Amino acid sequence: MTTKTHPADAPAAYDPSQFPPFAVTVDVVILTMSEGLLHVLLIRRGEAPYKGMWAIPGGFKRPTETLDEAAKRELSEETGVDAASLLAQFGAYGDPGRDPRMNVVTVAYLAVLRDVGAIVAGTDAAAASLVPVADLLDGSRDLAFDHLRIVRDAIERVRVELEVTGIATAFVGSTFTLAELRAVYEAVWGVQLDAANFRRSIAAEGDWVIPTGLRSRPGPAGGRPAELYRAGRAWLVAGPIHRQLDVGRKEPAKT
Amino acid sequence: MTTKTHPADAPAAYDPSQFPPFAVTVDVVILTMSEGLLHVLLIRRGEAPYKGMWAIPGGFKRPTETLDEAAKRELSEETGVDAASLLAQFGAYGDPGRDPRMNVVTVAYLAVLRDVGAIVAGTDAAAASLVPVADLLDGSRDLAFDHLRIVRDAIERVRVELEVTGIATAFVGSTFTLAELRAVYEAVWGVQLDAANFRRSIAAEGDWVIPTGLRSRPGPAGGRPAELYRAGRAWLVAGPIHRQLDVGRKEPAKT
DNA sequence: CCGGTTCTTGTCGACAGGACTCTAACGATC
DNA sequence: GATCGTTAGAGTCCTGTCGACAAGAACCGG
Repeated sequence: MTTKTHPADAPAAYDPSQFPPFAVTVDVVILTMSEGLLHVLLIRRGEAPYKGMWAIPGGFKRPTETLDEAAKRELSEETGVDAASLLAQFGAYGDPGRDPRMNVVTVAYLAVLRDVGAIVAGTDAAAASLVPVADLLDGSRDLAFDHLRIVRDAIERVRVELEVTGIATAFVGSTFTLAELRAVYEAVWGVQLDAANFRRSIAAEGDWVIPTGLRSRPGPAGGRPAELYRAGRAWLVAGPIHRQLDVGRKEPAKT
Repeated sequence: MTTKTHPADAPAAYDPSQFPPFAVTVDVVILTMSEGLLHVLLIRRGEAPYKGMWAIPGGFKRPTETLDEAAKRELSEETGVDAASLLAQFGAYGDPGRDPRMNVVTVAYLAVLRDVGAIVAGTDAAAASLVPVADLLDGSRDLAFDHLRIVRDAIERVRVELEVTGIATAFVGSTFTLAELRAVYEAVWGVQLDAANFRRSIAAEGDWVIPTGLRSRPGPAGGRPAELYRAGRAWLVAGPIHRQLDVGRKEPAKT
């Protein structure tokens, strides 16, 4: 907030009343699991610019609210969900020309929902739907503004969050089997995990997941019914499961 | 960037030309090692508001530059350094009233310098100096605006970066001994590391640090001269050294 | 009852990493 | 110049973690 001057490329001083005006928006990347795949919630824009293109939900920050409150409000308005399991700021984007209308700086938030309920399109959104993130990461689709870049950054963020926090339970229901929880890691990281070792790592974590004593009903193919767990307290850092970055190479500290 | 409406607490629709105006600034937390302690660069404000209080350097973003460019420009103007070893965005702050003059959203950057050269106070800064971060973390000092909170977040960020990236070499000179590198970890994390095991972990990392074949000159107390290393490529995640979070407790996956 | 499927438990081995010891190389002092 | 204190570097032992793999348990359908 300090007004700095530079003789070469700046006016002598910025007058505080002459600051360059910006619009500030909050955009929310909403991630959820559906049919074993990681999905992102997109809306189809009903107004110019980028009318008809897909984008992530968002809106203007109001002067009387914090950034976190603005993100929470936008999430509530878009999905009807009042409390996301995770709502974390992960980046700000302010490239010149990212919005053709004006100078806009947006603050991006990541939200993880266990179940996106009734998806209702907003007044200026023509449609809303869940899209597998794989369809976005392979470069075959584009989004409005720089939203594709924002979604990419959000996915990378959730991959890291999955490794260092207990966020995985945010993707599953209130009760879940360890196979469902393992599917979250496998879907987000794109890896295969050994079920036995996964169970052992989870059990060693203590009170992250708590057995309920109940059992799930086996699937159509039969099989032994799995125990049902519920989420306990999340840990802050150093989670039990870690993604394999480069397999086959000597990895001295992959943890 | 989608204009959303909510019947309860919003006007029917935002007119794009009627967006709430904000000022957008970029603030830089500049961290460096000095005398074995982690220091942050602060300036004393020469203008209202908060005249005479200490703050972190920063300034208005210009409409023609990106946020990263704005941070780089501010860093250059403040310290004369053109390329920081690390310049990473880590958060946006937009609480109402954080600036008494107007609505201001600031994007905070973390810069790690191996040597802050000639510290020159800007035109509106009465002074500039390096302050040990311990003086800020113990709560005995306050900074202008919400800069104390920003600095706290920056320090936590660099602690994590130190664990998962090769950023430690950004704190030391172009050539360095392993004792100097170990001092970075010990200062930032506030721990003691075994010199022998530290050496073994570093050596196992491969091409992170590269021996030059030269040797350092021993300190005033004598001792065997240490080998001099230079920085190699940095790794992205899973660094060799990991901080001990809660000693004594069973920690199945601390790394 | 029997094979197929899935969940769960058990065992073995590789290896990272902490604690510790010992040797090497220097400055300072007597 | 011999000795001592100091610091750097190399080696050893040991424990805990984690992956691979095997075996048992509990359900399905036929």
